Amino acid sequence: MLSQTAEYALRTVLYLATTDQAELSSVSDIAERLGIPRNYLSKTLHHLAQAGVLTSTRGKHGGFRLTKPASRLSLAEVVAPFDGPTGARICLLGRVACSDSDPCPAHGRWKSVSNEVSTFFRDTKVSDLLESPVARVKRA
Amino acid sequence: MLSQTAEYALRTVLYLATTDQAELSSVSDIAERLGIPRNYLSKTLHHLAQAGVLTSTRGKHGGFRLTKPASRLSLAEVVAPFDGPTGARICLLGRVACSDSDPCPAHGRWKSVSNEVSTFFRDTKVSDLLESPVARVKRA
DNA sequence: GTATATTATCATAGCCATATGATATTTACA
DNA sequence: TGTAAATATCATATGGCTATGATAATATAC
Repeated sequence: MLSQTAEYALRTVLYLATTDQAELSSVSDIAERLGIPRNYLSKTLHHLAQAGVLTSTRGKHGGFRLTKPASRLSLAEVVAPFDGPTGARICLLGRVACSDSDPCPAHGRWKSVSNEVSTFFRDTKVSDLLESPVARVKRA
Repeated sequence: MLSQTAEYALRTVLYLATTDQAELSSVSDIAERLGIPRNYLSKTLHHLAQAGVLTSTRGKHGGFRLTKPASRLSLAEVVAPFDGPTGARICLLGRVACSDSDPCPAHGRWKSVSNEVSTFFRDTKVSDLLESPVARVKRA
């Protein structure tokens, strides 16, 4: 569903949401804790910072933190810099112009499903996902 | 949402569903009509034939046709050979083991959304999408 | 049987997401 | 002032999806 990069971003944001918002976490810490390639994550977090989701501090004792509280940060904001608008707005048959007034054959039925996906990302806040622990991912 | 290849497959199947099921359509005809690269579509349709969705006939006057009527062919059957199981079964955070008994932080909320996606592909039949014409795609 | 039309297959190439490694830049602190 | 720690950036590599072109295999029709 999400690209690998967007998944890294989301997992990092979820982790940062479990720390104090003012506390800085280094890329090395996050990468080791979450099992993500360090240098690749570095670029991903830089990208998230440019998008305004994270705030970066350079130099010794630098690192990343959430720009705003997790309760006001939606999943869509975290994912959009990498995967673009998730769910809706995407024609199932790839037509550039597909709308209610000029629908593709799948438009009517697909619309309601894709709307639910985009609504999920838009309305779900990072804090909504904090009930369970953010475990280190087991991979195949 | 779908890979380019799966989208080609779906559009081809939708087109074949508008013809007589016994009639054979050649790759050249389909490719030109739908604006899809010919040789690439050839491999895609071969793959669909191996999956049992299409039946191929070689030699002069050969071509492809639907193996079963569009009313009994689900979108999932068309798309799965290329994109795998669509929607559900995919953990939003990429965990290989993510289930009700061992859930990731997003599992509870994501489950209902992804279930709707997979239900759409599983329950929607190709014939359900035949009300509108399958227009040639306009691309950017 | 020979030519023709068609699917099947092989070989190759471009692009992008993912990833790795090295270097530059900035900042804190002794 | 200099060293260390950290982000920022650059260069490169790999793999898969997409695509193109050429050749082989198959079947029809004359």
